[in-house]
Amino acid sequence: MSPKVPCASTDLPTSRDAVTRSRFSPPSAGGTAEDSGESFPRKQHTGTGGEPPAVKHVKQKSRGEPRGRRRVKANDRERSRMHNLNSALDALRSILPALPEDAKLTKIETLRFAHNYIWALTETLRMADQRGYLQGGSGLSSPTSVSSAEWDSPAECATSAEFEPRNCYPPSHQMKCNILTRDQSSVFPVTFYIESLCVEKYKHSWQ
DNA sequence: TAGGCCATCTGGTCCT
DNA sequence: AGGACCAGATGGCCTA
Repeated sequence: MSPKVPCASTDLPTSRDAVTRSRFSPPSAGGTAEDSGESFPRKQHTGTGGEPPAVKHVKQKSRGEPRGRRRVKANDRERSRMHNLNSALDALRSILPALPEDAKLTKIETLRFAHNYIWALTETLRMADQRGYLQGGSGLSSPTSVSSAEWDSPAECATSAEFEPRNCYPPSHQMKCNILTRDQSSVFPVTFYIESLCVEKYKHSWQ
């Protein structure tokens, strides 16, 4: 396992997160919950049987911190870790092509979209190389106009013969953007396909 | 109201 | 021993 990266101050809870956290906000002072292993009052995991999950293999330690305190600290760390993960996902969302207003990709959509997007850019570079765009040292810059990318309805999309989608992603929708060469002398148009799962929920935004 | 998404808690496992 | 990571469980919120 790789060395752990210290938890940076990237705890940027989402609005939904903030709601949840306020709902589970800890008591203000002197939490006696530490003794019971609960950091703060919360709904019990009653399940269908109305009983909390069974505690399996509880190790009784004669030394060190009480179990309750350790559990509270572990919960805090886990919460922080998940917030860190969410921050990374937000950072990933921020560099993906713009979506319709107020549309936020879910976690799984973000990962799939990013996967598709990276593949599209890689494919673009490959094609550019084949056409000689990369000769002379000018190269391609990062996509500069993806923020104004156009969303095309499926009916208007014509499958590009030069840019076949990967087999595992059905060519249901396309997205177009331009990539500029570093010297800004030429524009390299890109059309790539977005997994239908990512786009489906935003259909109404651009129809 | 059902289903999707999410945050959180929790215990187990692995690693340092 | 303690922290990071993981997966399962649970309940809240939101939308079709």
